[in-house]
Amino acid sequence: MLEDRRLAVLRAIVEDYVSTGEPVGSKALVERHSLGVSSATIRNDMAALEEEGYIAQPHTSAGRVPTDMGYRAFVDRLSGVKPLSSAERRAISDFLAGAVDLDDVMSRSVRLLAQLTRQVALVQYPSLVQATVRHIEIVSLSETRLLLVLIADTGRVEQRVIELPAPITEEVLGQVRTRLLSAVTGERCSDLAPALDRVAEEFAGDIQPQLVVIIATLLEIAVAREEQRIVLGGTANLARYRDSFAANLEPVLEALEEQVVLLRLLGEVSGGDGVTVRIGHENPVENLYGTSLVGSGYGRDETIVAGLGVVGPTHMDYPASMTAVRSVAQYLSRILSET
Amino acid sequence: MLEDRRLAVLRAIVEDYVSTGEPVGSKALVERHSLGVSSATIRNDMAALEEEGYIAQPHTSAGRVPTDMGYRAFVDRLSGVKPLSSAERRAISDFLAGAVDLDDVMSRSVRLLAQLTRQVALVQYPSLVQATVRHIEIVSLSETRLLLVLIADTGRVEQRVIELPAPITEEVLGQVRTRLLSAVTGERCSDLAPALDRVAEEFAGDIQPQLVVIIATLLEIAVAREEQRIVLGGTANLARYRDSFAANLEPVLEALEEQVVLLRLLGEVSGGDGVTVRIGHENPVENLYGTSLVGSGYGRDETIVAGLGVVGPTHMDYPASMTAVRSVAQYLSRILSET
DNA sequence: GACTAGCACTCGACTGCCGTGAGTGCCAAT
DNA sequence: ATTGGCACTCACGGCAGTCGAGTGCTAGTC
Repeated sequence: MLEDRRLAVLRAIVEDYVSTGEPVGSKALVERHSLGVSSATIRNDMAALEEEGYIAQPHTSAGRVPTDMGYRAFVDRLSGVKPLSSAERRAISDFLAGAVDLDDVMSRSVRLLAQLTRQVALVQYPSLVQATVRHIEIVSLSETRLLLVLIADTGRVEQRVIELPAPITEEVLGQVRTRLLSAVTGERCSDLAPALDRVAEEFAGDIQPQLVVIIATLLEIAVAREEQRIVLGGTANLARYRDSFAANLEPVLEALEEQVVLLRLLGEVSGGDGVTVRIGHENPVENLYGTSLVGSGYGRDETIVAGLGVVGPTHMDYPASMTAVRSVAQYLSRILSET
Repeated sequence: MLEDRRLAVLRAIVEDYVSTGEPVGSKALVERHSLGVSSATIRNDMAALEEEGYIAQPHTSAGRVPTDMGYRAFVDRLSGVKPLSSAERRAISDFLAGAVDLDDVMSRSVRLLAQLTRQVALVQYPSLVQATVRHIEIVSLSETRLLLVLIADTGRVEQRVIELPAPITEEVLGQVRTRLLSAVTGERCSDLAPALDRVAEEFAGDIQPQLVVIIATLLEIAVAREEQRIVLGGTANLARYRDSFAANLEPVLEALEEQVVLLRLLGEVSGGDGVTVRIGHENPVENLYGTSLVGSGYGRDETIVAGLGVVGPTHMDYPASMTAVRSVAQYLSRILSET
């Protein structure tokens, strides 16, 4: 009973603070929400909530503001799932439908997510781990320069130019190409090493050095480079806020420019299947202590291959962001699985 | 004589304003620069400069601030070229030296430029117009899906998945592939149309529809998609400014997210060979009226193939940005030509 | 025991007022 | 043409006073 109301109060505080951006007081609270009790009672509840660490006052005689812990409780126990409007549903499928290739799907998704949530959106390229090799291509650019191209069944294309330690003739290259192709096609990207090693053994000592480079590079672009790319969009949404959040965007923008940081952010998120929320100090990076991440994995045929999400101020609209993220993740999974 | 001093005054005003960020008055001016005359004289000059539109006062009894026109005069007639420090030179070549492929060169360049100028950096991918086709690859993904890959001699790789109107057998596809390859290899990307048309005519009516799609797509990725990608970096530098500029970054960030806008920005810049400066309202986009662009074309073997540059507030350090942009453009050209 | 009404208290935000000083424009003198 | 000097403007910072939203506490009510 009592507990129930306190949680309701917390919820009301979060909602009001998110929408107005200003500390919320007991009186305003009873006016805007029909809580059925007087402001004095609310004050008692608020004092208790503050005691427990869910809310805080910026200064005496000001309203209360949720703490990271308050938001955490809000998302964990309180936020009902906001259903998508049909307009939004249509927007999503329309938006993603016209994509012509993987790059297009990614950039469309990011735009869509940024637009739906009005936050910064992140979308990670599907990992090659679960993917299989559809084709590899070796093109000689000059006597000692090769272009290696690896095409996965996700539609993803990885390429790399390499410098050989010694020249290789077109003829030998042709043999190598054929042999590699048959060894590798259909294999999982993550399991290329044994197959490639076998090919290496087959060929004689003469071209061994060149072959080593080729194989090492193939492994690298198949495994090491996996899931390295993350597309970013909607940065301008950070500047929408007129409060103290927008006052120093520098650390946030800095963090968002570092692919490494983004990978760490999404890496931990793409494991589970539900929507993950990381609030304020729960983030792994100091620059992002003032922001929250709402993320989700997405996949292809029931396997999670990468992550996506949005980043915004801790006082963001969690329910809305969560539904948007989940929906886009679902649509994206569907599209990938159809390919 | 008189003219000379006025210009010197203008230069001093721009320099001081850029470094302090605050309106500069006559007295501070004579103190910081050895102009050899009294502040009263400077005041007269300043009145004249204001009359002519080079400077303005934010309000009565405040110092002067350069107008867009003032900056324009500054860059056109006043700014001496700042030589690079040897440390900077080394940073540039070190930074660009380790690149493994085109993507890497691009992303390194953007980081470098952002770091050198402490502004937002833009680097456009080399255009395919002047490039020639090194190789094309057609991979069948399913009965009616093909992956087309086009590899240019710049090392750039373009790809696209297409849906065929009707199935095509591996055998026929093999013929088509061979024929297309020989028709196209070595040709200029911009001149593919006639060669491709000839191939289209050779093949009989049966597979005509499929071929049309293939050829159309090839043309598209060779020509229409040319120079469409622009990499962006150093956005966090926009938030460094603590003045009114940082107060509303939203329009700027918005503009920088639109590839179309960036293309328009760099498009006009990459024509000439020197460094181009576009100040405030000279920009083609309203959102960027508060910013300036310092850009330059860069090329490969004397031909301009794309542009790069930096975007920052109008009160930026033009000489420094200009030298940095020019140097990076030169180094980049050299690297491209070596490939 | 839970809720409420009321009261005293706190303290940031806003206002009006002044003194200060940086900066200007103009004029007479060199 | 340049300069010294002077009167004027006006943003800015500090200070006092008021206002009001918000709080905590206590005594009273159901």
